[in-house]
Amino acid sequence: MAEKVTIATVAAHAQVSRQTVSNVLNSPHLVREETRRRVEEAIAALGYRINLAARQMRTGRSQLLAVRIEPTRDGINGSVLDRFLHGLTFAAAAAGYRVMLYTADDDGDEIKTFDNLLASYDLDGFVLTGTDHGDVRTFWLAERGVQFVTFGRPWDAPERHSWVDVDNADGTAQATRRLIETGHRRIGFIGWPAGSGVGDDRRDGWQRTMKAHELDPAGLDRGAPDGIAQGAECARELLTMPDAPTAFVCASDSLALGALQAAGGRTAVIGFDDTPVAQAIGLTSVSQPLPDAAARCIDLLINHLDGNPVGTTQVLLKPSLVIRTSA
Amino acid sequence: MAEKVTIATVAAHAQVSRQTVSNVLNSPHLVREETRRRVEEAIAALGYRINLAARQMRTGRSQLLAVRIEPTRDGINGSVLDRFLHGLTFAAAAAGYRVMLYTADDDGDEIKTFDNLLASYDLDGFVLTGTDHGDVRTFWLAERGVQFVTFGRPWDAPERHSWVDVDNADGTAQATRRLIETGHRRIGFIGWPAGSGVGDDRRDGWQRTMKAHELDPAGLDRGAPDGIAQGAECARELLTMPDAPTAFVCASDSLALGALQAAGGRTAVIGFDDTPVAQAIGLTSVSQPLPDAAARCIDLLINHLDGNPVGTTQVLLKPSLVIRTSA
DNA sequence: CTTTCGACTTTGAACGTTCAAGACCGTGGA
DNA sequence: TCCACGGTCTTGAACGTTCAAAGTCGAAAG
Repeated sequence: MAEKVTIATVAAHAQVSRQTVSNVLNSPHLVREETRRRVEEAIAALGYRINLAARQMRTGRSQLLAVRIEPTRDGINGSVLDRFLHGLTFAAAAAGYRVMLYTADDDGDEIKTFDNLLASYDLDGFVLTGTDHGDVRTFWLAERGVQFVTFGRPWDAPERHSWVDVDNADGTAQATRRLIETGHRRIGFIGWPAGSGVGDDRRDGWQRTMKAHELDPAGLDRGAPDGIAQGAECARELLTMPDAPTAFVCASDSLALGALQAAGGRTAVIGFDDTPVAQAIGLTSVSQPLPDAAARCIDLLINHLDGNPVGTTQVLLKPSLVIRTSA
Repeated sequence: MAEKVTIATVAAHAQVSRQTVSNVLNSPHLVREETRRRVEEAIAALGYRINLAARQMRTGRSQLLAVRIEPTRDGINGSVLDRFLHGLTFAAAAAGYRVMLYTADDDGDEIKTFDNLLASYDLDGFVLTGTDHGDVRTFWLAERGVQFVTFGRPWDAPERHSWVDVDNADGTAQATRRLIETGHRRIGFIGWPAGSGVGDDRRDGWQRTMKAHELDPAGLDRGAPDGIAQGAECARELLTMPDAPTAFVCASDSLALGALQAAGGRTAVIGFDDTPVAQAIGLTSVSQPLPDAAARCIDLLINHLDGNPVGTTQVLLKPSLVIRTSA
């Protein structure tokens, strides 16, 4: 193993001082053209790579971002995070940052982890997922001046911080339109109980589209916790109505799968999230642009880190409908 | 924001020198009981947390491990990595390490990334997944004295490095036994083309178990690339044989799902990996103990890092059969 | 000719930690 | 009495980088 190549090695080789090498790396405009080339040749010849620990000690910046990895809560939806993570890592690397993972049991625990990570690793920023009403984590971070971006908007105050989100309502609207176009008139919605931002948004998209086509949504929706059994139960309930729906828009692939089983193929069903399960069983589903969302998160975060301190930015992405055999 | 608390702040507060504080943290046995307590109180009172960048600069160790996150190649199997990652992060945190992600297009690209990560972040070690015959990555790392552990064994030379793996043959053996116990005698195997370590191992388990029960496996297996359509095709082929199988053991949930569709419910099917899809459709499947595997990977790696330089260690874990409605 | 200026470059110090070496002190053996 | 020794603690230097300040040089201005 060759001995370590530091900035001093490069400086000696290029016959300049340490600081000049540093300037070539960080403020090239301060260095004369010819000197710069000489230094760059030395860097290449020696295979010099900057030591980030040393830089971090001086500057306090680590080039490290952190994301929480959650224990796949519901198997069926877990792969969403997976794809998002890959996108984040990829986009971060392109911008010279790396992604570090952490786990946490709940929001309180997560805040303790923030504290540790910031103190010990000097993390530059966080990407939060799964934000909820009045998320304590965002307040904690904002109070301390730590940069962060959320994937998912803060439902109470949209401009409180920067975020990237997918337009859930547009997703269910697309699904509903698709069903209307293929001839359905009685279209049911199976979602989560009212109160969750995402869930309400998905219901809204269905409701508004129905009304826009002068179809009455009244009585055609049900809410239950996420799950296949719950989806089946809701579908059965709706199917026994006098004027039963001929199609369902669902807030998740789990619910959709349940509905599909309960309806026994007689009913059109559209799910949400385009999970592997949907791909496997031919379920038409709303697909979130995860790689794109991840890239935008990194964009916003790095923009903040690079000292663009004024204001926050919001990005709302359109999902797309992946049409398969179920609708 | 309070001013920074360093080792010097603590030292002043506890009326000792910097080095004594450092010793309390790293070599407590060198410090007198009473002094130690005083320092510990100061640490708690001031909320001191060590600055890892500074430590890293002196010691060259970063407390950072890296894992590659792959673009979910086949949606249906992607969640395996997801669960493994969560286990790794959790186990690493418990040992005072953090997990960093990176992406790579292929093995060559991955080696370039190794080089960068090592030079810039001083990474302590790697966890590699998806090893293949004659994996160039492991040679590159070993040559440079970089510590690593693989999840998946090196099929050519088992003791070349430390690894953790799941006993694939045992998994298909369990599946085959289950089918024999429930009365099946003609049991087919649908796997991948010969040549991949994992695939051959899974076929072996089926074959040996058949022979052990004096059942003839000849002609009852098919190989195809992973996929639902391929699974269906293989199943159809086998089902049109004169003395057709009444049950299938499959090398993946994708193949199993295809087989299930082709057989139309008349045939028992067991998959492999216990993916969300299996959970969703009631497919009996072989489940890998991922959190456990992750924890063992971290164990081995940290053991190496802590300077246990002699020899390598191999860990082979037993999978378990998750019984659902398909068999 | 001297001064001023700007472009470029160098020097010393600092970031927070640990290593290596040495200082201090009380005990016990010669 | 003297010295060696082990236990405990302190001091100076070093890791590789960047900041802040100062130095050098040639050209333009007075």
